[in-house]
Amino acid sequence: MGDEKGLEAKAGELAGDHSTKGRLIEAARELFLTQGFEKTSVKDILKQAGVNSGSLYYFFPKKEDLLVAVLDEYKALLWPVVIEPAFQRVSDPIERVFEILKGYRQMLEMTGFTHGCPIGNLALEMCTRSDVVRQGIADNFEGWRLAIRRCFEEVGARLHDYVDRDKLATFVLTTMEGGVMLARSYRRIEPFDAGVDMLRRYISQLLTDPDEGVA
Amino acid sequence: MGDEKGLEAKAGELAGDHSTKGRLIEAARELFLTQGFEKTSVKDILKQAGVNSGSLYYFFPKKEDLLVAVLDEYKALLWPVVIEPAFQRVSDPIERVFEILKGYRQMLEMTGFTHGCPIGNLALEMCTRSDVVRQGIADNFEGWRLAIRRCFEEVGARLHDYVDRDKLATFVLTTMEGGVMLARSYRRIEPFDAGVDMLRRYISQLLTDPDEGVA
DNA sequence: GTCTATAACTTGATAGAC
DNA sequence: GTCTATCAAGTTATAGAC
Repeated sequence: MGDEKGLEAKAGELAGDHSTKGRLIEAARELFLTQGFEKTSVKDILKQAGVNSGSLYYFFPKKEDLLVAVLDEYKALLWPVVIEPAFQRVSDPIERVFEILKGYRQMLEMTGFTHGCPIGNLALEMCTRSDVVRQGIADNFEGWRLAIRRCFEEVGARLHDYVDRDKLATFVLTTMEGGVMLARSYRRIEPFDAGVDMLRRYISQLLTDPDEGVA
Repeated sequence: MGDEKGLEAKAGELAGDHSTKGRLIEAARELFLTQGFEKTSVKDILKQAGVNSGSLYYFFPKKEDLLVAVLDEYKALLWPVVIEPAFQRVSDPIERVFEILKGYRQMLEMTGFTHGCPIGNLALEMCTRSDVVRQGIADNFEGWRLAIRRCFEEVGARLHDYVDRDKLATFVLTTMEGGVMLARSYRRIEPFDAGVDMLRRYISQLLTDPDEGVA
């Protein structure tokens, strides 16, 4: 094991350059995650970061610029915090996919359904705002999706030839995001588990060896 | 056909009791849908409804009470606006599920990806607020999910016995919500279509007749 | 039930000294 | 780069006449 610190703690650690700018991004990241962009005031961020107004606006002329920086940080954190630890715990490519999903399940349970996917949270709130923000969100999804796609590409002939690896990766992402949304809304893990369970059954039907991967 | 007015127009029409209270709910509904709850100011709602501050606070002491009313309205509109029209166009229970999904696809395309699922929009922004709001969101999801489940129950022996109809309905909802989120973020319909396509393949594999439903 | 006026406060952002 | 002080506008919500 050795990686059971939780995504949040790890993210805070890895992101933690203790510069003013770094502290601002980290504070904004946490607050946007728990409260959303609109609900979080600049004053909240200032207080949490222990920084004064003048410094914030020196680095980030607009509140939205801070959001762009947060999205960039998430993108940079994706592999070290989400992907690599999961890949280190599990080596089978298909199980790696489910190990990543397990990470989000743990986040839901550990936070009592207050934290889901940080990007999903921002996606619906902010994707109709400026196009840089929308692009930052899409970039994050794309990074996640490509990591999953790589897993499906690595399995080679274990998946039937006709299986579109790219579309399957997209499907995993939609299942995860939809599952997180429902779990948070119901405050129950069952909707998330139902999605993952169906996904597992579906994928096991796409395998060339009919005996493999049946639960 | 005969129902090609678009969800928004129809909703406005059906919801349209022209009372002050009704106009407030309708204005709030539209603005929460396009801008979210926090971004929408009470002043915005007042202006759109053509109502004065005193009247709003006579009916809805808090802004959040208006959101609860909006969620109740969505719940009341679900069958007449979303479910019934789809059921009227298509009679096969399984195709009815995909007809409902098609409705959301149309909404995405017609609005240039600005409108997705109204409930999903509010879910991630508001589900950590008051518990009445969260419950209103969960109730809406539950209504949708049960309509889908009913379809899967009606097919009887066409689906294998071992298929858990309830979980499958949840899976359809997660696929829809995840697909809407990605489509809006990428501003492309492909992620939504990928999800629906995978769902269709999966369900066709759960059918007892192997020749049925293959694309 | 509806009107106007406004209270009480918070918002994002700036100015200018250091 | 960082500080304090502050602006102008916007926020939710209320008071009291009609």
